[in-house]
Order: sequence, then structure tokens, then C-alpha cells
Amino acid sequence: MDILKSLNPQQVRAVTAKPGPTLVLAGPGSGKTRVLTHRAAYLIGELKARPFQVMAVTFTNKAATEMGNRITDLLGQRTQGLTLGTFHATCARILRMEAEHLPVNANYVIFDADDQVKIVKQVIRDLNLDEKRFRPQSVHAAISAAKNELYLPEDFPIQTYRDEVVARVYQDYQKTLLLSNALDFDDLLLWMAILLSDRKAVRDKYARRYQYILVDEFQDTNMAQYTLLKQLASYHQNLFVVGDSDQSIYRWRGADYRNVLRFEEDFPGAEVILLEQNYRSTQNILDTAMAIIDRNTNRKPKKLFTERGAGEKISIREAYDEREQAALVVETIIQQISERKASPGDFAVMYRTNSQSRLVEEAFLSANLSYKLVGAQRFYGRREVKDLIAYLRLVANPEDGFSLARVINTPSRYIGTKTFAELITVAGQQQISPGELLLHLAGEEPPELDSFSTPAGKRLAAFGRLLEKWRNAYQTLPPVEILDQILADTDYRTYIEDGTEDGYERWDNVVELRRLASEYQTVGLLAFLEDVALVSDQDTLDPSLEVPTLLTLHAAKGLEFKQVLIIGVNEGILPHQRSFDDPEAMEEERRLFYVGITRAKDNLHLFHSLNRYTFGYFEPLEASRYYRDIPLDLRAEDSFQPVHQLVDSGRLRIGRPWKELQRESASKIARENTFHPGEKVIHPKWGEGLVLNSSLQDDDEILDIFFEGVGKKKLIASLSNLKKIG
DNA sequence: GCATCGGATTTTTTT
DNA sequence: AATCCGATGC
Repeated sequence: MDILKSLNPQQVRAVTAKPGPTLVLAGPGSGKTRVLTHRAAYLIGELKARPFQVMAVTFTNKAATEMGNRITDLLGQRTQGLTLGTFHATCARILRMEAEHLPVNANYVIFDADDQVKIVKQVIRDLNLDEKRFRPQSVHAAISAAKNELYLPEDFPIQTYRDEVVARVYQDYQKTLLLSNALDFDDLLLWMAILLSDRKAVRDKYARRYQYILVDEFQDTNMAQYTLLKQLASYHQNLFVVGDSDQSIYRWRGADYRNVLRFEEDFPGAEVILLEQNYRSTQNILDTAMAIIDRNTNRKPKKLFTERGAGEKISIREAYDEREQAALVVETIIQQISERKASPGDFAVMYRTNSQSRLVEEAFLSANLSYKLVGAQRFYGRREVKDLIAYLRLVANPEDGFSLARVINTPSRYIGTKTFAELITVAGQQQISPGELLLHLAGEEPPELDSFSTPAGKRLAAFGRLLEKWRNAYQTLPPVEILDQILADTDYRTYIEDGTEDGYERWDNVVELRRLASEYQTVGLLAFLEDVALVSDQDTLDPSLEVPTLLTLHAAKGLEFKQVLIIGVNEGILPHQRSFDDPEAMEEERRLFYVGITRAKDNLHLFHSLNRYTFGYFEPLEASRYYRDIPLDLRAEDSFQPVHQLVDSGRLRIGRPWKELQRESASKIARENTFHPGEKVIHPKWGEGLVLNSSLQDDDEILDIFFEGVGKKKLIASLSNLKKIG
């Protein structure tokens, strides 16, 4: 079997496991994704499962896309119909098809974290509760946790007064969502689980259809996800899950690595397969990782091993403050490139909290070096992007009162809070949503309402007519054209482009959103809005940009980089202060560090800072307790030596783009020939070639190379990205 | 209805 | 330090 030829025996065992519940416990870098991909291909190619009978659930859309491509590579074109996506996206799609069984209709929109907190806030106000005592954020977190545990408002367990308050808010929160024909992230899982539990016909339909279910990152499933998986697998019992308890980092989101243990209880016959060999990291990196994770209790000890050899030691560097730390990060990267150990795309800078990225970004910018930052929030959280999404949501679903509230006076149409409040009141009296009332006001024969015979009422009607126009366009036109109409009708560009630098940037974001929308020519507005709501941070990564990646430790899950730099290895940051008083949370901090370390293939650089600015105050910091667990013999010799002089001495070069840097580092090296006549090389464009001649000129190496079908070419070694083969 | 000012508050992690 | 919120004044 072709599919199996590149796998080790354990991987083969997993891929070819007989149908039935299967639990694959996979250490970092052990080929987990390979196993899942090959398993899917095996099911379709060898066991002759039809693609539509297979469901594969991944953690990010990016992982899903990659998996799809790799399955296609393995099989040819036979993946049509495969259900492949994140939990949330998969549920969203099924729920839309089964909307008749839900308290929302098929046009429902998905509310993002911002909207969710806004609703909670409004409910808290409507209930006359004290916002200081019941922070919307934290009440929302409690509601979210309840949903993940499958508690509906009426089942919410009440033990304290606070619980009682949360239950009341939850009740109204849920009502508000449904009135807006909207679901939140948690609802996607919750309603799916409820639908499958309560409607036997629906459960049977999907449980019979999905003969095979594959799940990635199983250690990070929550109760809702676990329950719906069990329901989906209730007929065929072919649930194949892959996970690693040591990499469970979403406890605060309801994830419970104990689902791994629960799996073995709930599926007594489950086959358990261990993947232990690591194909990613050097032994020094693995030893560091093990030294960290070994101190956690309640875990099965695991030995990570590789055939890659010891590799280089771990570097630990100390900075005076976080600014210097950032400079040091850039300096380290420059140094590694200069020594030709890596190229810009090989680096990742990881941190515990998003706010830590700022100084690193500034350091890159002041060195005139580009980088990419993982984080969907950066783009989708922008005001202008949110405005336009709100417009689109309103067009798709006029019942969405929250989007209406956002856009009704943006840009200003002189419809203020009072007029809007009146609209809501009258809509309430007529038992319709404000959006629908707005559409009625725009109609041929607007209802005779005293409250809207005013100038303000005229303005409402005018906006209603706009909405009506876009709604009509929505019936026939693709999303991007609706967006264009909205932009034109609201004169949005004039509104945001105020001549400032910011204004142009905002318009750039609009253009980018327009570009994204234009990819939804055929699938329509709802699909676009759904994808926009469910993008994960990793999805925003552009792999073709070969520059360093900046990301949180959480976002690093599932990724790998040749060189990993972790900053802020300090007490209070990693582990984070907020976890100090909770032993379970402290174990999770450790796992988080472990996840970061195990992303590294070749080099690991740890950084900590002696001081930091917090809320405007300068305060001392301690190095992280985790250092104490890293054996001395794994650390590079210069570790811990203060390096201030390095940065102060101006060795941190300013104003040098990556290309220049690489060219320069190449020329430094090119004092002797790296290529010799007769050697075979591979060129990204021309493919395989034969070196005819090599000479040194101006500190660089000039090559004559013969390419099959192309002819003889003169190339500069440092610029042409040649690789030796054979 | 909108702009401005001053005071409070902020830093976990994300679909 | 930077942002958010509410109160105040126009």
C-alpha cells in the first residue's frame, strides 16, 4: 500500500487500526497530522469509505485546508463530499441545514466575542445590576462556561448569589440572541449537542451518515464537543481521536483533557496507540521540554526521543527591560541569519500575552525588518472592518438589532440614541424587530405612526430604504457587490479617510475586506459572514511570506519552526500571575511553556527581562521558576550573561531589509566556493541543474549552471536560493 | 446629537 | 501609557 510507505510502525498501526473507537496518544512532533491525513486517505482509498461518510474535525481552518490538500495528494481527486473543518464551522453548517429544529432560522448570524459582551452589558443594565460588581466580561465568561458544560439557562446551577445573578443574565442574554436571530460561538456547539440528543431522527441521520469520525487535538475538547462527538459516533462507533494531554492549554475555555480518560471509559473496547518518536526537534530541545513537563503531577510519564541527535544547546538571555529584550530578539535573529544558520522565515517569536508583541514589533520596525503577526483580531477587530461586517450582517439578517445599533448612525445620519430607542420601543409594541420596523417605514405605505412623523422619523425611513435596496441586491448579487453598494451609498470612504495616516490605513483595511469578500462569488453572503466569524488566528497566517512570525504561545499550537524564541520567561508572565493561586492553572502554564518549547526544530532561545513597565510604573521582575528545571548541561555557555553592551554598542544595525541582510551574510561567507563543478543543485524556478563552474567575485560566488530544458545560466549563489542535492 | 475632558481601569490565553 | 467611560457643555 502506497499510503503507508512513509510511516513508522506505530504510525502504520494507527492509520490501519481496525474500525472502532481508537485513541492515539501522540507526543509533540510525532506525526499526528500525518497520521490523521493518512488515516482519512486509508479509509477512503483502502476501506472504500465514501468521502461523504467521513468527518474530520481540526482545530483551525488552516489545519483543515492543509489536511484536505494532503488527502487529495494521497488519493487523487476523491475527496469531494468529505466533511472537514473546525468544530465550530462544521456545527454552523449542519445547524443551518437543520434550522427548522432550532429557535433561529437558517439566516442566523454568528455573534463574535465583542457582540457577546455587549449583549451581556446591556442585559446587566436592563436588570439594574451593578456593572462594577458584575463585570460584563466575567459574567459572559460564566455564561460561556455554562454553555460549554451544556447548561441551559434553566439548568444553571445556583449556589451563590452571584450564580443567581448570572443565571438571570444568562436567561435574558439567550433571549436577546434568539430575538436577533443570532447564535454565539458556544451556541454552535451547544445547540448541535442538544439537537443530536433531543431529536432522535436528526441524530440517526448524521450518526448513520458518518461512518468514520476523526478528531484532532482531542485533549482540548470541552463537554459540549465531547457529547456531540459521542452522539455522532453513536451508530458506527468509529471515533478516531488524536491528542496529547500534555498539550492541553484551553482549560479556561472549558476544555478538559480528562476527556482523554473519559474516552477510554466510555468506549471500553477502544484501541490505544502511542506515538512517541519525535521527528521535529533535536534531543536537547526535547530534554528541555521533558524537564519542564515532568514536574506536572497527574500525568503519565512520557519519554520523547529523536534520531536527530543532540543538536545545539538552549540559549537563555537576560535583558534589562522589555525594550532591550525586544532588541535582543531582533539581534539574535540577525546574528543567526548572518551566520547562515537560518533564513527569516525560520523564526517564530512567542509570548504569553498579546500585549507583549508591541515592543517586539517596534524593534523590528526600527530595524526596518518585516515580520508577520498571528492574530485575526488585529484585522477583524478594526472599527472599519466591524462596521462593514455589521452592515452585511444586517442585510443578511435584519433582525440583528446589534448590528443595526452599530451602523444606524455610522457614518452619522443624525439618528441618535433617542430616535433609536424610540424605534426599539415601537418595534417592541408591534412585536417585530427594529430592523423589520425600519423596512416597514421604508415601504410604499408606511404605517401611520405619530412617533415617526418627525424629521427624525424621515431619516429613519431614508435609512430603511437603503437597507431595503441592499436587501434586494442581496437576492441576486455576490457579497462584494453588496459591499460596494454599501460603501457607495454611505460614502464610507469619505467618512474614514480623514487625511491622516490612520485614515489611509483604515481604507486599506476596507480594500482588504473587499478582496476577501470577492472570494465568495458563488457561495454567498452567509458563507462569507460565517467564515469571517469563525476565522481562527492561525488562519490569517500567510505561509508564502518568508519573514519571522510573532504569535502567542496558544496560537503556536500545532505549528513548528526551525528557530523558536520565547520572550518574557519571567515570574508573573510565564507562569502568568493570574494562575498563581490555582494549582490546575499552574499546571496549564507549564504545559503552555512545553507547547512553545516543542515547536522548535533546531534552536530554542529563551529571553527574560529584569524589569518592566506596567501601567506606567517601572518594576523589577524575576526570572521564571521554569529555568530552575532546565539542566545546566542543556544550556549554551553564554546563557544568563547580561548582554546590555551588545545592544548599546550599536551592533544592532538599523535600516536593513532582510534581503540585504541575507546578501551581506552570504558575501561574508563566500570566501571559498560552496559549489563545485559537477555538483547537482535545485533551483526554485528552473528545477534541477548541473554546476559547470564556480568563481569568487566581489565576495560572492558566481555560478554557471546548466538546467535541463532551460540552458546555461549565470547565477549569484547568495541570491538564487539554490539547494544542493545528492 | 456631538465633542471634550477627567478619572478610572487595564494584562491572560480564543473559536 | 493608553484606552475606555461617563459627565458636562455646546
